[in-house]
Amino acid sequence: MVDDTRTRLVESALKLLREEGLDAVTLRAVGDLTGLSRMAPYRHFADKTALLAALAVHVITDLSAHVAAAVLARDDRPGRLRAFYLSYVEYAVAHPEEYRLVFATEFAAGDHPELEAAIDQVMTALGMGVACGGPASKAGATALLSTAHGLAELAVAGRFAHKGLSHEDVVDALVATGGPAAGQGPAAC
Amino acid sequence: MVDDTRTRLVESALKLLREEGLDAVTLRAVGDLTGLSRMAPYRHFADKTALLAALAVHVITDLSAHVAAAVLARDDRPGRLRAFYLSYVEYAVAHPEEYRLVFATEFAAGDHPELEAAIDQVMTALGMGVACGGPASKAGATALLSTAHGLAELAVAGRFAHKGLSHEDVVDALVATGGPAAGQGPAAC
DNA sequence: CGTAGGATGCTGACATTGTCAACACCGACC
DNA sequence: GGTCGGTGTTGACAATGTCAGCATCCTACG
Repeated sequence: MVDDTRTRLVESALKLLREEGLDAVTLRAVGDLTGLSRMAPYRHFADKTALLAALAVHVITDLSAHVAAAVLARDDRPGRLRAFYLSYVEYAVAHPEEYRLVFATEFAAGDHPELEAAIDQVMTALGMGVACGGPASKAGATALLSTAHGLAELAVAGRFAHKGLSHEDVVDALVATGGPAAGQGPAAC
Repeated sequence: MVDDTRTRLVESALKLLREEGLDAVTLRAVGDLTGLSRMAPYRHFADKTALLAALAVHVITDLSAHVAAAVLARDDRPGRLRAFYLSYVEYAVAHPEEYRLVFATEFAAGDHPELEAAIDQVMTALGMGVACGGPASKAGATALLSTAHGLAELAVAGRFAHKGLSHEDVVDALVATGGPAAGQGPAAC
């Protein structure tokens, strides 16, 4: 209620992103779908990328919840590792446009602290969850998310299917050889 | 000499990409820099993304040579693995705009077979090189490049530095736990 | 009560960019 | 010599992000 219009704008943008892709998220389209004009978003966001950043926060929170649920459903460490990679990639493939937005080039710099914070939180939370609460190092958790991100991007780009591989094939190849953070923490948890 | 103008167009685009970033690679700018008009590229490429795809092939070939040189300089498997990740990430960080272009969203679909082929070749060649000529599976090589790509993207986006980590920190965390394809092939090569 | 001011929203205008059409040149070949 | 395909050019257009300027309305303060 504090900022109703802002929420409605983000929801319109999310709907456009899901149903028509990132290219369809124009300020005019967002305004139309919200029943406002093209310049309305400027009263709530500095510019278009600020709106997209808010959208990205929404998406990564959803992604995080999806992955966390899959990971916590397992209580053995190898199972968690595999569940982590698989659920992460599956989310990205199921919502390709949304996933791409989160790591879009617009957000590379130090702007958009909210998105930075959201990504950081996901990295550490998921990293620790996969390590079964063990002492996952910051570098280890980062390596874990880097790997998942690489898998997700190539999967979304269709480079696995293009070579006759499924996501599971690649994830299994990764997990079979240990993978990041595999050797850390207690054996059971 | 067969297609001089085409080569000059790609070189102009590459120069713009390197010196002013991807956003500066407009058809008008490419035409100007080549001493031609804005529509000249259309006589040699179907559209703008076709020009960018040719550019991407150029970049990934260069990246591949850089990484291959670093990997082949080592003759122990762990050293090769580390050299692979580090040289890959370093190239991406040194040439961020070029690296991003290669995996840009425009090329996700099955279009641009030349780029697809170039990427496939890099994936298999580097995967086998790291595995010391051993029987690296297709899935294993793909997992290897996925991981490197994830590291490179997050490094380019500044997400390592943002957490006070260097590329080496994350790569070491990855290599220490084995990493993809670490357990394959003979011990020495 | 009345008015000043900020928040919110709108239309007009503009520069940039990719692209389609239509036209010009030029060398090769019958 | 005339035709034609390859190459290159200018004109025009639609889409888009964004800047200015104006309208509206709610709130707070005199």
